[in-house]
Amino acid sequence: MEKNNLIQPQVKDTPITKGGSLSLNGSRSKRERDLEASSPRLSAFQLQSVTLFISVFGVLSLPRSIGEIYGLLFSTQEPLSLDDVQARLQLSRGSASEGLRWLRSLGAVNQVYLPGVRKEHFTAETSLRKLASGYLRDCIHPHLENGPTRLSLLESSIDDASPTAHFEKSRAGQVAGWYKFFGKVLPLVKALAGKF
Amino acid sequence: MEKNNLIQPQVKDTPITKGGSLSLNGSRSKRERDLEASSPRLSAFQLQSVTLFISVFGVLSLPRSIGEIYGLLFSTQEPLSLDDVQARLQLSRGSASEGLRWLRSLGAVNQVYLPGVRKEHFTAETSLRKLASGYLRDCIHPHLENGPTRLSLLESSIDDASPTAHFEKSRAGQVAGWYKFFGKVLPLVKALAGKF
DNA sequence: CAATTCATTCAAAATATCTTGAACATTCTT
DNA sequence: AAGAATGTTCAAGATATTTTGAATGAATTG
Repeated sequence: MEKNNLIQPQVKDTPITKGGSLSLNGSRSKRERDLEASSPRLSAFQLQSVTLFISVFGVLSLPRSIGEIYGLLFSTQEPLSLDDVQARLQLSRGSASEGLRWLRSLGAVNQVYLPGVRKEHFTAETSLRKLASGYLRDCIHPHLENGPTRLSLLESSIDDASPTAHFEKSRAGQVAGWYKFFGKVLPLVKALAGKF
Repeated sequence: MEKNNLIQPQVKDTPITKGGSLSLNGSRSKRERDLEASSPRLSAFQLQSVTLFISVFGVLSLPRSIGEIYGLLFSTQEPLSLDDVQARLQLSRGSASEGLRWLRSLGAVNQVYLPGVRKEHFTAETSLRKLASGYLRDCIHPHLENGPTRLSLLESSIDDASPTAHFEKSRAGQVAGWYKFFGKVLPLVKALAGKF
């Protein structure tokens, strides 16, 4: 989450060149496998792209490595293999593999088959519609699906005899409305994303 | 973030009674100051509410304590003091104070002045419009404001002489479009939230 | 089918984040 | 102004998440 050590939860996004902390307290610590160090491996454009996506994915509290991988693929025209990704970002094999797998299953990277090449190669998916719907499908909908269950647990915990029953029912109704809201808005957002 | 140990990032939300892990890997570990233990302090309704909001706030990767506090206030009719919150949820003073402060500055809890009472008391804000706009204001907009800067850094890292310049410019254009999208959609979401 | 190449897994190590509680600050009360 | 009540801060400790890399498995080649 985003931090602030002031009264307002005003976010300090990174000073604009490093991945920002998402923590509630403003402690400025962070992994330090330096992006700069990969300068020779990465073009200026790739470096900026990686930096940008570390930050973007960071807003969703996704791991830095995932932002790095997407940023690299986004800024690279030719498809890259797992080894390419690992070497250019100086990631461990495991991180590269898991990050790539996560992005793939979300639909954020595409697998490209190159004739006569054994290794799998990947490119970034850039359709906002696909990115958004993958994220919603994998990360948001599963929670919404639990909604009805949770709601009924909430409702059935109300004791009609209690003096607070009326209040509690109104709160349960509020929660029901919120779920409805999300049920309507998310598809709308998805549809709008299709126009970009 | 949400995890999956399968090919699909299919989320395991909590088995419907505990706060869910947000981690990329499915390890089922978690803090264990048990909600059950606060049963005598919390009504069934409050318990369900706290559970619900731990999960909801968890989607946004917010700390458990924040979900607990909001859930308690949401399910309690009368205003509660810092001490009330701390005692009923068995939180440390620090957590209760910081969590409450965060919620307050977001606009998710309201301060209530009770005549003749010294301690500050709080109730939950339940207007979706206010909740959404507070979250957007404090957690999302700060990132979007960095957009133009990041975008221009990205653009100025393109070497016009390079053979990849054309590709890179098109990618930069894409990013610009995404920022526009969010600039349009977020206000729309906020407006729609007003109807709930 | 042995050797090679490539990808995945997962337990341990490294990091990051959250919580705690005691010290400090502030505001009230008398 | 001293004392009491309330609220905040922050460094250290507790937890949780991410990364690493060596072991494993699966596919391909010669």
